[in-house]
Amino acid sequence: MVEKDPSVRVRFAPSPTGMLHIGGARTAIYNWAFARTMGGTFVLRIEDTDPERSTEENTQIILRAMRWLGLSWDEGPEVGGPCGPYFQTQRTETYQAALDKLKAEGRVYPCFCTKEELDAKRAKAEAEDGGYAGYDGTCRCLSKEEAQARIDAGEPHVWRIAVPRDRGTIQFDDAVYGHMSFPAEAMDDMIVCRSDGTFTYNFAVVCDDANMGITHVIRGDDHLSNTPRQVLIYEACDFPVPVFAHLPMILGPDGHKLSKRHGATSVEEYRDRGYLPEAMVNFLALIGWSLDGETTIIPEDVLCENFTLDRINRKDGVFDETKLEWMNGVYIREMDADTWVEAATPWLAQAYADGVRVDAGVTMVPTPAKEEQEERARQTRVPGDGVDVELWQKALAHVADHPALFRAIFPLVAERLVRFDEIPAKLSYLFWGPNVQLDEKSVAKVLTKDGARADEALAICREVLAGLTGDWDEDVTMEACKAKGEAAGLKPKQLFQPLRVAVAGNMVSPPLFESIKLMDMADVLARIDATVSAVF
RNA sequence: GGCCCCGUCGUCUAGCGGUUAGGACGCCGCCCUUUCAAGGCGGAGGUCGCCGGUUCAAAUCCGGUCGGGGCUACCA
Repeated sequence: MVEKDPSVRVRFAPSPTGMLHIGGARTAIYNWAFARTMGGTFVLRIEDTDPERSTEENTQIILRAMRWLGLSWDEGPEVGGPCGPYFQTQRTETYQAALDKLKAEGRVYPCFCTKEELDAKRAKAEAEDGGYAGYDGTCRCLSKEEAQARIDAGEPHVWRIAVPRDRGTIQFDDAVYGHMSFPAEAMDDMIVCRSDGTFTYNFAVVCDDANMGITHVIRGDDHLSNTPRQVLIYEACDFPVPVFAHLPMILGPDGHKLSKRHGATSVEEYRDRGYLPEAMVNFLALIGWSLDGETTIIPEDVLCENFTLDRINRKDGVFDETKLEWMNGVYIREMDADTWVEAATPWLAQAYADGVRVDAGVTMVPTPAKEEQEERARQTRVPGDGVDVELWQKALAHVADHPALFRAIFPLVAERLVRFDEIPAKLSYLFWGPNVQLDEKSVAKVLTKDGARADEALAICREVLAGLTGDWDEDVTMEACKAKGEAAGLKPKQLFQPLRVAVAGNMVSPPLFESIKLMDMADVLARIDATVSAVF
């Protein structure tokens, strides 16, 4: 049992410049899980200071992704809180106030160097042997009077922190990386306020974190080198320095930083491909953190009772989708039928729409290559692109109107599903009505192969099925077929595989008799007849 | 160039001076079985990047080295 500390305040501070990235989601999860296990507060703050890239729409997308993952925040957009506002664009007064204080105390100075001058200096320094060592402090040497005169003259200027000359080595203890030490020479006087009067990221974050009473800053590894600069800002402002905990990065399968070319990188894309939020959270939590090195299935409540900073590791981790798929399957199998129908509704509707659209009679379709199948599943979008609106509405209504049917389907596919986007391909045969779509390879291997005796098998099964009345039992029926088949010298496999192909169109399908039970018997018989006449 | 970080089976990881280096995914085999799965059982994969040192004893401590990554903006 982890000891609680309700005074803990952490925050997740995304920039609304795009979707919620996998790496960002992991950072959010760690902050959230830490707040929950400590009994502290989880703050959500939107860093929308970049007007070029930040949009209201992106903010909504991120909030939606957070909610989908189940990462509820205690303070932030839409829920408010005592430290608001929670958008950086609405906090400029607080930055200005902090800057005014720094000016009054002489801890910042105006710098009139232009971007061009600085770029030139940097380029020159980099070309020489010593290399670039940061801003050279030209304007720091200006007299107060001269600086004021140039400001009064309207000369453009930024404000820079005057790092104390005798500051010495900058040190702090990172909860993940341990004791960190940076030589003072490596720190130049960073800009806190731009020439247009806006504030830089490093300054805004420090002010926000301090003003919001953040006790632990849990964020990506890429900020580690920025941290000493921020420590200097904390010190200049007389703010207490929080505990830092930097997280290792998440890499793509090729060992490089996860990016678009690795495929899906946003939480939404994974949602649309039929991953469960519970699985995403569990999986992401395990990249860079472990409960005990043994446990891999860690439900939300366990995570929120046991997440500690000291078990975060320092090594970058590769995002391995195969393991995510396995884990998603685990969570699917643990669902109950009702929850499943609700969560999978769009894909179930898709399955229905696909099934209904199948051509009348018997159609032969080529067997797709494995990659092609994968690709097709990935392209399945919700609500189905390319499906006409009317059919889509009808499909949704069908799902809504037949809850018992779809609940009954769950046990047939639960242990065969790894993602929901596999549902249409796996289940559309249930909705074919009297029509059949035959997979070429299955026909060749099961129906027309020499010595298969598929026609006999179908006749036997058809006879048994046709004789059924009322509420029949699948096991009894199956045994009845088996007995007749045995009498004719047909093994179970020889008997049932043809039936499977005739009914489901493929030699691979969910359980046969259980499927038939969910369909209209007249349709099933029609499929058998149509297949027989088309193939033999 | 400078500063900082990382390096245990293919992948996620446990390990914190003495373990046959443990677990999970994936892979292979067997069992179950009308298909595919799921499940059960078993197996192959690490000598802990490399070199040297400390020690009776090192994946675990120290030094060096190689490789990978981050930061070094009037971006966040």
